[in-house]
Amino acid sequence: MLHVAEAARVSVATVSALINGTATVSPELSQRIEQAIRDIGYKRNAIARSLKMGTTRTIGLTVPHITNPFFTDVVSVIQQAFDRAGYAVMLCCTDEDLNTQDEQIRLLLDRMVDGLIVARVGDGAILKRIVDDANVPVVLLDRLCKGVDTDAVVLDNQRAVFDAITYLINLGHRRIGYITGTSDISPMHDRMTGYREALHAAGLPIAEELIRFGNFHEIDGYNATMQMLSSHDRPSAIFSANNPMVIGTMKAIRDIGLSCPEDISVACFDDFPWSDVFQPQLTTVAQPVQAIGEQAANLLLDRLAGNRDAPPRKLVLKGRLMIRNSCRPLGAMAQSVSA
Amino acid sequence: MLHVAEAARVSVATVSALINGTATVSPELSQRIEQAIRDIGYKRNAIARSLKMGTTRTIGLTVPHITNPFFTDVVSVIQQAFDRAGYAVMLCCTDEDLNTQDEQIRLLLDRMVDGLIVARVGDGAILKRIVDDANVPVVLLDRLCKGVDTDAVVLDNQRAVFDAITYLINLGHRRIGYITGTSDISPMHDRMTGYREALHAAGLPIAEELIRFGNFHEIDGYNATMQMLSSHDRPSAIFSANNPMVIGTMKAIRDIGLSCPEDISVACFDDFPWSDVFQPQLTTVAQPVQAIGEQAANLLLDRLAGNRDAPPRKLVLKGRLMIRNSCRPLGAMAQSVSA
DNA sequence: TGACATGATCGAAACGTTTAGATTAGCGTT
DNA sequence: AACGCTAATCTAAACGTTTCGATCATGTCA
Repeated sequence: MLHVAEAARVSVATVSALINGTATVSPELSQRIEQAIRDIGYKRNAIARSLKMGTTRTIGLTVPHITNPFFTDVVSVIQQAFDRAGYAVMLCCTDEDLNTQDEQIRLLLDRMVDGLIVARVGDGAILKRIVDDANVPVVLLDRLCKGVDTDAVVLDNQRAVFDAITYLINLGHRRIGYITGTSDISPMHDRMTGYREALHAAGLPIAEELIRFGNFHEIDGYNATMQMLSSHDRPSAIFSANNPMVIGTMKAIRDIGLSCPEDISVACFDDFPWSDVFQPQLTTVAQPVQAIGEQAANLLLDRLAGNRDAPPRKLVLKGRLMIRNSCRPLGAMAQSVSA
Repeated sequence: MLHVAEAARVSVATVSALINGTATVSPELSQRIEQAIRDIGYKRNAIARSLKMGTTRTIGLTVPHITNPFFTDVVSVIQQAFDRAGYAVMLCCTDEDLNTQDEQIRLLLDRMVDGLIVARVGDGAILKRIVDDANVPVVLLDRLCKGVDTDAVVLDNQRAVFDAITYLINLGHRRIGYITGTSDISPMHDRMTGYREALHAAGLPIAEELIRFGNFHEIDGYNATMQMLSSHDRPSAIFSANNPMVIGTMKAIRDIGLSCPEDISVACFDDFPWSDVFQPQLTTVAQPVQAIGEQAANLLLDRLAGNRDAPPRKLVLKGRLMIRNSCRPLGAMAQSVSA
């Protein structure tokens, strides 16, 4: 900018005024300055600007796994929204590790991001402390977090799973296996509640041996399914509360020599683009990924636009049960299948 | 930092020296400073540091679509690699739009990223100019770019498709449909060459009506497939040079009342996690996503570590044909199927 | 004792912006 | 002619670091 100013024989203040339109500058000088900018190929240094302005027009986004199709889609939507608004987004993946995420958030805050969208991988104690003294707006994505009282957009997980399990029950299923991630994050907790309530509402007993915990990965779904299927009294249906794990479930079913839906019905959380072209077409709970991403972006953009001290807003969206052909009615066959 | 210095009754220079270990500071002062840092909760401002140092420890990554499973995986790997190295990554998605990408690259350079990884969506003219005068190391990902002579990691696309098409030919297929993205980007061009060469090597004619161009999206694959399948002399196999488009292909096959592989064989580029659990299990060309991501990251990290004027390095990796059950042998049935 | 090397600490400039406040010129009023 | 007002421009401080060179105390050696 100094060089531009010299070349145009004006002060840097005038150059700045012209570039930002913060003051009127005469047509004559404007022209000289613009010419100089072109000649020199000047680009404003956003870092220097950030230092002075205290804002970077950059936000941080941290999610557990970008390869989970739910997060893939949501990240994509969020990225586009902020792109449109002239913000850059720094992306971090956490691999469900709490310390990693804390570290990443610190890194992002060091870099002075203007805001943060976080799908929290664990409890909120440290998160709360970190963001409290950084004084940066945060919106929680997908997962609520005890003690962190900020904007959030989540799904009505309990209801979504309640509906899915009720659907299975109505098909005649009585023993329904349930595979979930560790329940210390809110969606897993709520989904589990939905499962229990659905059984309860139908007057069915809850068989604890049909509830298996994994760590969100395919292999965990595989192992859990293997265990359930090799028991003497196996379930007639399995619901996977997490998308990557359902792949493991399908592989286990295949490896054990059964087939879906003939021998066992399967449904899971999170839809994916392939779900209705291959067989079996999985019955899933689809999240409104577009809306989730947009709402999260909007909440944060609103804070960034200056609306700092509105009370925290919590958006709860509805899931949608996509009924396909991976679950079959049991009827009179119930006895033989679950035997 | 000023506050820390005051609280510890030392100069800012000393604080800086201690934090960065750039000079020895006495145990006594060290302790006072560390105490002050803790008391105040001081965090170094990375923006100010970047301004002074001329480096941000941030890189820019721009890809066409994060929802394309190939890019999903590669982005994930790259993100992890830079995370380990203490770099942040700014992610941009381009939606295959050239102007958008140019704009994003400018945005990234304004923010003084230390390096750039780009999966270029179009020709390189502007890219070359942009990076030339920014003097920032660039590595091209997945796609080469005429005139941009930098580090790159790509697949041997021609060979990969050659092998896949040859496989189909060996199964007895003679009329093989080919669906591709616009051929002005290098992988699409090379894959097409592989297709033509495979037919040529087998002494088969190239039927131009069996080659269809789309814009990388599911709908394009759908339309292209619809057209091919409703012709009087339809192909017995279809190869999709792009993953999202193959979904469209499968939907078209379903909608038109055919089934795969009984009525028509299908293979495509890019593997995905679901490919071997659902039916049909798609035969695909798998890219070594892990290696691609790691190599790209390593190339850039090497430049960032100071190895600036080594000549451009171009890494060409091999694809792997994953043979499953979506392509069936034709043998004596060839006539009736292609009729 | 004086000269000198060594080690610890500090002062101040620099990175490239923005912006408050000062300065100047031009103009219309009285 | 003197005055004030407005619009255009400039000067200089500030943002929070890093780092060069200066300063100063201490110990070593002749």
